[in-house]
Amino acid sequence: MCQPSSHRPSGRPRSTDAGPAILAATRAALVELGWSGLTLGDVAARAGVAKTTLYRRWAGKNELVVDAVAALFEEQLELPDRGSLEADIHGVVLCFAGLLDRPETRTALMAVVAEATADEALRLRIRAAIVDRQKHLVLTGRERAQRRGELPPDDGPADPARDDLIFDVVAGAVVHRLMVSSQPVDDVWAHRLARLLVAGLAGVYTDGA
Amino acid sequence: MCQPSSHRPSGRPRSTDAGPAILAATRAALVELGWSGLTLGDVAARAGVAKTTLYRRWAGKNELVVDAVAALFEEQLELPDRGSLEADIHGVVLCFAGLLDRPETRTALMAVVAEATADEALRLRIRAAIVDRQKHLVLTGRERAQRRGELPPDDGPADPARDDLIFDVVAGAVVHRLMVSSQPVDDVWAHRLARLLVAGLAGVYTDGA
Amino acid sequence: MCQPSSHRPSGRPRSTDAGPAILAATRAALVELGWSGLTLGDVAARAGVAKTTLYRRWAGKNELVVDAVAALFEEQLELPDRGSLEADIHGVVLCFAGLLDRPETRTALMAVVAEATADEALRLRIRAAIVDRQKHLVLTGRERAQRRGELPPDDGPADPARDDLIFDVVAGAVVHRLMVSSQPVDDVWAHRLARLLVAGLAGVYTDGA
Amino acid sequence: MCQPSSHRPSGRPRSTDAGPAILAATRAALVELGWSGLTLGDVAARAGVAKTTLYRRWAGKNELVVDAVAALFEEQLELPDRGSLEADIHGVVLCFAGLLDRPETRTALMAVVAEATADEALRLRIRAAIVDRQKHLVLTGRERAQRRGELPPDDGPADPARDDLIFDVVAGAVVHRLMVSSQPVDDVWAHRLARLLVAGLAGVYTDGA
DNA sequence: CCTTAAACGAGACGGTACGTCGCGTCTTTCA
DNA sequence: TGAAAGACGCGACGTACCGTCTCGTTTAAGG
Repeated sequence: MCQPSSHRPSGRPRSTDAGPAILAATRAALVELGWSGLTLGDVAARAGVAKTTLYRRWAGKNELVVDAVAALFEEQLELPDRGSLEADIHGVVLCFAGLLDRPETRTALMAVVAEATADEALRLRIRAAIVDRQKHLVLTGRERAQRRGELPPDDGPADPARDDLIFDVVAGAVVHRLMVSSQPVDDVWAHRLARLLVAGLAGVYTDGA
Repeated sequence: MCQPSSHRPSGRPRSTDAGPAILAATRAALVELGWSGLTLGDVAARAGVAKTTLYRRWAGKNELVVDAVAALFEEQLELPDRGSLEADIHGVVLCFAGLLDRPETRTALMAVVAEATADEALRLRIRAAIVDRQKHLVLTGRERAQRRGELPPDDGPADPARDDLIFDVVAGAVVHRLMVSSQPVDDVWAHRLARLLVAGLAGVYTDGA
Repeated sequence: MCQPSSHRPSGRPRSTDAGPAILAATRAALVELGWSGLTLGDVAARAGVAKTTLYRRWAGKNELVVDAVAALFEEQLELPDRGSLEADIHGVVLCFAGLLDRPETRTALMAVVAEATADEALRLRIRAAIVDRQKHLVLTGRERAQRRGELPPDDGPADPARDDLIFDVVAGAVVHRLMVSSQPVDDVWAHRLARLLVAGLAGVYTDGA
Repeated sequence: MCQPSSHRPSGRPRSTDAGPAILAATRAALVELGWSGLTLGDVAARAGVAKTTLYRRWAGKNELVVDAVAALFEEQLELPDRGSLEADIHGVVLCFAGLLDRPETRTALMAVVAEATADEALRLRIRAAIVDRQKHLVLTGRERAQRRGELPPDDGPADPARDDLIFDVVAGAVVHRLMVSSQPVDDVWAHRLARLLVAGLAGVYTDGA
């Protein structure tokens, strides 16, 4: 007697559902069609919403996608103790690569980063939502290695710039290999990266860089 | 031994001027209008070329921009001998960062990479036009360091995967710091990255990884 | 009983001005530029309308021109009572010839008919928009002549095929003389044609063909 | 002294096959694709000829098609004596309709007529090639009817304008019915037209119009 | 026999219009 | 009154043909 979805969707009660539905539709469309293939008309149709409603809440395509994608980066990666610095790095590299293997994450990250090249506010937002949120991985790993004696202890206050470097090197290498070089991040590669870093860190720390 | 495949270049040959003119026009338009404002019609007009000519040589906006930006990489990235492996790495890092400071490079590279997440052909083109063409930097730097004795010589054939790793680490770190972490690549950071890598490479090479 | 089919005129209704404005612009462009010079983009610009609007309402150049020209036929051809069947025919022949003297009518009609030789849908559109709408001229003239006693009354239901014949003979003779024979339709010729038809009709009707 | 213009037939002579092949290809393409669908590139491909060759010999699409089509109208219709004026008219109407049933004739005629609306020279050419060439049908039929006594003899010199009228009426009615009204010319219709004309002619001739 | 010169095939070129698509705005009707 | 539906102006898209222009390759005639 009642149609499952259509024929009576008219009226106002839609307004509470509309926001999340639109964001979900945006994510789905982004995965299927990519950034440039994504269409506001299509998003509206998927969300069962009129284009007008969409424009009432977001200024345009960019803003909508950024909002839709933000939630994906809320989750924190974890760093279980794998017994050695090298094993820890090896593990987190594979874990991060696994995250970027999911199409929605991959597309979303690059889309947002690309958009941010011309948007200072967005850039800050990315830093807060992604970078700062994952920095703890480096911190944890470094302190753990220092406790193990794999790295010398800090004599003074910790140097955050050093941790930042490690973060950019690890995350950057993974992203660059996957996105730009179009090569897989497999076990062998992760091992090599981990050994490179362990050796490099040892050399750097003894120098007191 | 002359042409590998098509020994019959029948018909009017392609204009030799058009290609470079189009790429230059693309870069100019990118600077002025940004990625989303870039129009193939506008590029054609700037290049003094018909839109059709442009489409005869490139499949679309993405492909064109990849090539246009690739040329920038080509002419911008060089590796003069700075006397030591560390100085070489330090130099190329700053040079690469300088390239990514230019708005057209930054915007174009990120936009194209973002688009490539859902486009295998584009991904391959990026690899061919940008990644593979810059690999020689790593090769040159590594061989130079081996001649200097900073790295041990290869006993067998060179391992390309090892060079690839270095490439992804260097380029990835720079890109990630600039684009994701939104931090500048300054002299200090470049020095630290260079020392990290030099130390790491020394450790890795003696291991025979 | 109101709308025959679509009882859901949801959404913004189509502009009431656009249609006539487009048709008028089409006629104007036809006069200035001729058939082959006519551009839908130009028509849209003249009508102060977007090209898309034009394509929302007509499938292409041919369909648009058929409708634009049909309106001319509509407003131009009338059949005032000139007192006798012969005078009526004579009048309508000159009137029709006058219509075909205007360059836009001549060019458009022939071009569209030529195009229709390979396009069934277009042929039907021509019939609906032009032929069927002008059939009433024959009907009116015939009934008037019957009331005058110039032609015998129908004893049964009217025979539409007979009216069709008259229509094709009159219109065809005028068009053929102007377009194929390249001879003017002047007063003398119109008189002769009218007399031929009046005599012929008298003969045919008494036979009961 | 021999060649009217080109005093030096030096160089490679024009291919003798190309011309006819192009014209044949044009006719074939015209039938398949219609006037507007016809493409010079396509014609060239069908004829196994380069587009250049085509443009060396014709100025453009219109000129080519007119030439290609001209040959189709060279053939003269015939008028066997069918025993009565009415039978003669009936026969020639069906014969003419049969001619216009062939797609190449139909398309060609209308294409050329359409093109001629803006081309005086072409109009004259049509008159010479088609109209004047077929007028003999009317002449023959009229004289035969006069010999039979179906029409009164001319007391003075024959009136060509009267014959022209008949020609335009017959040919025009057939063309109009087929092309504009989109109705078939069948036996019944041909009979009716013949009877209308016989009756009309009788009336007109006795008047001495 | 070997030049010479036009015509040839192939196909890239600068243009122009095409018909489509998506954007973001607007005007309706409906609940 | 807010939301659906959808037409609108705008502008870029990528394609198709146009008619022109090189190219390298035939193919005769004439030296």
